[in-house]
Amino acid sequence: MAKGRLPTSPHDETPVNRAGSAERRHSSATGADRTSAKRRVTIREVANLAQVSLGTVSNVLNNPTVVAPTTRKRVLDAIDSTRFVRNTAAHQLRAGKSRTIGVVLLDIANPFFTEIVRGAEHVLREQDYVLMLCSTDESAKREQRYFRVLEEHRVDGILVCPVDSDLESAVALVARGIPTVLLDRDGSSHGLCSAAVDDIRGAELAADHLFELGHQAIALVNGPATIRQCIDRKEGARRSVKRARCYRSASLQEIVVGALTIDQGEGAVAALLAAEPRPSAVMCANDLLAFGVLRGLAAAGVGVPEEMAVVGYDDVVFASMLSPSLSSVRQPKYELGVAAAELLLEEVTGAPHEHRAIRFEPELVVRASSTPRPVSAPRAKRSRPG
Amino acid sequence: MAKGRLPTSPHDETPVNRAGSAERRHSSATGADRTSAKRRVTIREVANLAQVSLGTVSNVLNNPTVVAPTTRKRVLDAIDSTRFVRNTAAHQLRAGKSRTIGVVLLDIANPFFTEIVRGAEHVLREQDYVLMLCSTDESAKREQRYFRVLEEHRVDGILVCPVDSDLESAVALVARGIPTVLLDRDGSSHGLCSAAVDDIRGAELAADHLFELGHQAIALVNGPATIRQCIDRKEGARRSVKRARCYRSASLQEIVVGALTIDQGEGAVAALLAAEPRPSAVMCANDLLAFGVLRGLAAAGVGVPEEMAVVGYDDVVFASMLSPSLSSVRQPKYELGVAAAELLLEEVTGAPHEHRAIRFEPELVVRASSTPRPVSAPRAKRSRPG
DNA sequence: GAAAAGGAATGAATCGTTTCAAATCGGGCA
DNA sequence: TGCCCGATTTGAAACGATTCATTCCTTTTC
Repeated sequence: MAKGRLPTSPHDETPVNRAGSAERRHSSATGADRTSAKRRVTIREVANLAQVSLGTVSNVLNNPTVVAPTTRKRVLDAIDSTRFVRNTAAHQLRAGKSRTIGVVLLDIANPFFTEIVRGAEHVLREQDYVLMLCSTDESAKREQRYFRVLEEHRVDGILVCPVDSDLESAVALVARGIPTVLLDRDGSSHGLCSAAVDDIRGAELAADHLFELGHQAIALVNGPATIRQCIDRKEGARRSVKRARCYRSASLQEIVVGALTIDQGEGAVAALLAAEPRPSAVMCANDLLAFGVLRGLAAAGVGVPEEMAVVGYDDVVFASMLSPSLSSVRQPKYELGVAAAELLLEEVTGAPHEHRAIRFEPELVVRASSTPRPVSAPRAKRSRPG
Repeated sequence: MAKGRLPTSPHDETPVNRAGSAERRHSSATGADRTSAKRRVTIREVANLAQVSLGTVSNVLNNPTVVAPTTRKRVLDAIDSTRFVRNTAAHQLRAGKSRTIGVVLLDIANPFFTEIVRGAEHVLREQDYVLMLCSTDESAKREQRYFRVLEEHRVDGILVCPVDSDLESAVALVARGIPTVLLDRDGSSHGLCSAAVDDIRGAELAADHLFELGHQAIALVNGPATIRQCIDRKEGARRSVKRARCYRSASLQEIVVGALTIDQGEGAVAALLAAEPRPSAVMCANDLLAFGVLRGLAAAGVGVPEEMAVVGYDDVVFASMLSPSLSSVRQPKYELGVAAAELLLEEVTGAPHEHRAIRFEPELVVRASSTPRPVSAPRAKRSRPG
């Protein structure tokens, strides 16, 4: 193995374990057995064996009803005994459909997207579509490259959570004739299909919650402003602050990091603690950032939630198991994937179809990271009723 | 959206949020714009525009050096101005390569596999390969179905973490001429390429650790015995017990669950607490199970690690952030994906190549879930002295 | 008993590339 | 001048399916 060019994970969670790798060569043959892999069985051989024409075999495969039962049986037997497996490339070339869907998302390591993929896969699998997975790591260049490759493969459609805040790239796809549905992004402004959650509302829920707890200076650890979700979530927080100001002093400080990852969240803690006025609560643009913030706060010896309340976003499955358990804005992830895939299928199969923007509502889940502990009320600001 | 047939997630973490979904129809056109999607540009149109033959265009694309610079420029300009995008299906049909790799794994929602995918994607992306992602949810039937689909697509190769303990399915793939590399499974016994970690050793590390802490009755929450990793990890635990028995009384009880998920782990707690003699420590076949066990123990009011020590397996990134933080056997996940992908590439490109089994060493990471309190207490900084 | 009808099966054209033997073109050399 | 040669370019034959206008049989109908 070419250790020299071993790529390192952008997620530095997993230390490299080079020392421990061993390697064993087998005695068995080399590339020889690949050469010996006899050419694949074609429809023609099946036709010969079954004593019918090419067209008939094709009909058995695609229009079984038009071929006589006895002939059909003969062909099916021939297919079995030759172990024929249809060549999708040839099919696609003539028939125009590839039974392939591209899924382009920001980070497959984020459990939020993982759940979306599960939902989409569930729907698509049943129609024998296969997913081409593309993780952009928030790089526009990589996204562009993947779009290109997917177009070369003539995918039947694309599910995409775009990197850039404008929707140009997605609109361009549609313009080039590729059915496209936005994931976790609203597309109604550009006439695109989409399955999304109201991010402004979600951030409002989070910020309102913090203000209701009595916090006055809150911080938002946010991702790059190129990502729409980050813009919207900031907007939601801003609206909440504006409302809160009617009743009390309220401020919002934004700390922008380079990516929506655990490490970046941890790195934001220094800035968070140095901010003036020092915030007593922080909301994060997603759960991974919040995980990092929690870790960083723990390392700095800052008590959560006593000294700093924390709220995340996404409510990924692990949020409830952290120490302390993380309050978060829940999004219906699996359903998002399902809805997007169904929308795309409609468009792909040419079903009567209007472009639609499906929108889910977020929901705040309050847990320990933003709940004053009953036993130890550190400060005299018990704003919570009861 | 056809809510009626909304599939439900096998992972029940995410409650359905049906009430909150809204839908907006756009005014823009329907399928019409798909019809209007003018036929794709072909190599022929490029040839016409550039005043050369088909073969020359093809050469510009595949053997740029054999065509004269001036001609090449003319063709490239024509490609630009027509926005030509090569059709992979046609390429594949003639040239035999699809630049596509199938990745078949047990559960894409498991961060362990996610990291592997990241590693594999990193390597393959650079060669312009695209991944076809297939998550089997430990179902042999689904695995079989996916293999079939991947073969129809004529993927250049497959990375697979097989469902069944025997390697028949993988061997069958190779027999059918599809280069295959095992993920997280040793293949040397069957002459298959593989990138794996020594699971027996890993489980020994975990069990040894527990016995060294003084535990005598330990439990293993294990997945189905159809999965090789589960078999091996049990074997490792068994060996450890045998050794421990030389010095003290030591016992191992196995609790088998249906799948390697959080929910199944939580469900195993009842059996765990009812076992006779009641174990004082439990090791789990993977971290997701351990997460569930931790949750179940917390719900049952059993203190970890005082009343029950817990050790997981995989050391997924979230393990260190749980409450309490989870001891686990670390596997080099990202590197596993990288190694497997590189191995597969060798085979696919026909590089001089012997089948090889790359083996990494596991490493025990001890954290709070298996550490007697006194050790961790002094380090914890407290906001409230007391 | 002949014609019409209709169900089955055929096979050539086609999809968009790659491949490769053959044609073409300019010189260089004897 | 004529021939040969290497560098370019050409064009037709694959690749493995699908499509569809035809042909071939049976039946049915009158």
